[in-house]
Amino acid sequence: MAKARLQTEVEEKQVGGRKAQGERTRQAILEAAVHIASAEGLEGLTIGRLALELSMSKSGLFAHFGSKEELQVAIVETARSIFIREVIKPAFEANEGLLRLWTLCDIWLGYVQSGIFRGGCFFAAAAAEFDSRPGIVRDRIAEIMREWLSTLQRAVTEAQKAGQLKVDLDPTQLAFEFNSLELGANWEYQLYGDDQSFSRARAAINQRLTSYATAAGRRLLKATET
Amino acid sequence: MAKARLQTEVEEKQVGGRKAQGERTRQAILEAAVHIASAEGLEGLTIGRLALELSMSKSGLFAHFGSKEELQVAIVETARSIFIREVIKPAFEANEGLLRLWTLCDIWLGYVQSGIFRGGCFFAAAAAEFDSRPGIVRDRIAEIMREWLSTLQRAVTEAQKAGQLKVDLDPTQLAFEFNSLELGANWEYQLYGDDQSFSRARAAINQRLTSYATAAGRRLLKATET
DNA sequence: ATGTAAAACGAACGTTCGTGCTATATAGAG
DNA sequence: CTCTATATAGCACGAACGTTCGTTTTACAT
Repeated sequence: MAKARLQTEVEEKQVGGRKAQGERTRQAILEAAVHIASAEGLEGLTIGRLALELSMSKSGLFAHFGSKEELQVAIVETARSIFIREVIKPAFEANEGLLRLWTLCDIWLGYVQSGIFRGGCFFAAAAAEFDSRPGIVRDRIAEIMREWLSTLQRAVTEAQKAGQLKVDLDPTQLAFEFNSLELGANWEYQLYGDDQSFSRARAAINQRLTSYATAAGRRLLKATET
Repeated sequence: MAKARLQTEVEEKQVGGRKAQGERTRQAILEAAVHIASAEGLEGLTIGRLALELSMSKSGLFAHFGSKEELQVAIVETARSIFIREVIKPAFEANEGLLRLWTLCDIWLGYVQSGIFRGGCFFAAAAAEFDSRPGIVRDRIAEIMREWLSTLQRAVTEAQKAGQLKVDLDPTQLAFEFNSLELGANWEYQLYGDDQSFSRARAAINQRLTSYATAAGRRLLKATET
């Protein structure tokens, strides 16, 4: 809704113009909220609790969002930004194809293990919480997870095009399997705190990549082992 | 608190004696609760809402459990019974070893698809909800999921002993992978409602079993294809 | 320095939550 | 049929929930 104005005010906004303070606070709220929510759930996160954590009033905080649902959507959006920054961007520095596919999985597992979100993968938790709760929050979560699956799938296709993965191989199927192994590792780690979960997932993914790789692909995988 | 008395009254209790009505009601409450909880979560399920569903008073219902936490534990226990009845027992009619391993996975996927629990696998949902919420509920959920992993793992070991699966194969690893694929299918189905999720999981498990099977094991798998 | 719009506050709203207490209804033993 | 243990209901509680409102504080453009 502020889009038209954005174009005229964009210069002053960028450097901390008149509307800057509100935006800064909003960002601080979301930063705190996303971590609490990843552990306690988007519904379990309470506005009062969040306000307490930030030493501000419930009403002052609430004013930044019209409703709790809007707050939840904003949290999801923030989590997406973090996910892109921490996983997607770094992985896209790897070369297109097999290498990027592996890097995507590898970094994903690292990002869960590192505890960037207190409750493991934010979206795994959010999806489980909202999968039977229709509404814009659920829709947005489903959309974002689709993006992730598509990214995996595209990496498979590109690896095939580059002659690194066999062509008689359904990209959707492989994306499903890798995503499952990642979610499984996340799930096991959250429940038992066992770091081996990640190495198990890595082993499974690696084994699968190797078995589906062409000769050229295998050479590539071997070259990047450290 | 009624433990001492139980020992003297146990005979009459068994056949539906004086304390029967309470037990019957309790069971009816849990039966309803487990389905609501699988969709809305153990915390999202409210005592008032549950009482309304069963056309009884909040307090009357509440009297059957000392606290909400006890109710939650009882719900988890009920879900476990259902899981045993619907998955474990049927699968244990298959012969020990490779066949049972496959049957366990196959029936598990079928049980999620059939919608026995409204929100998919009860324990997947409960584990995600409680994994960062210490307490007896979380502990019990973790324990039950351990049972399931152990069951899968034992089936692998038995298949190895029977010479149906290669011996250079970590049972824990395979159990992890199968569990992940099942959770992945459940997750995808809940989020997108796509039945293909299950066939994808089945394909992945089948492929893996075939590739790890000995000659004898492969013969066995082929014989049971329909 | 002043005016003004944005941002934060404090108090209160109506609900709903889990949880007690006390009384009534009911069912099975004698 | 009566008695008594059990099961259910009614009512109220304090706390916490999301949300609204009118006021006060803050920060920036002029």
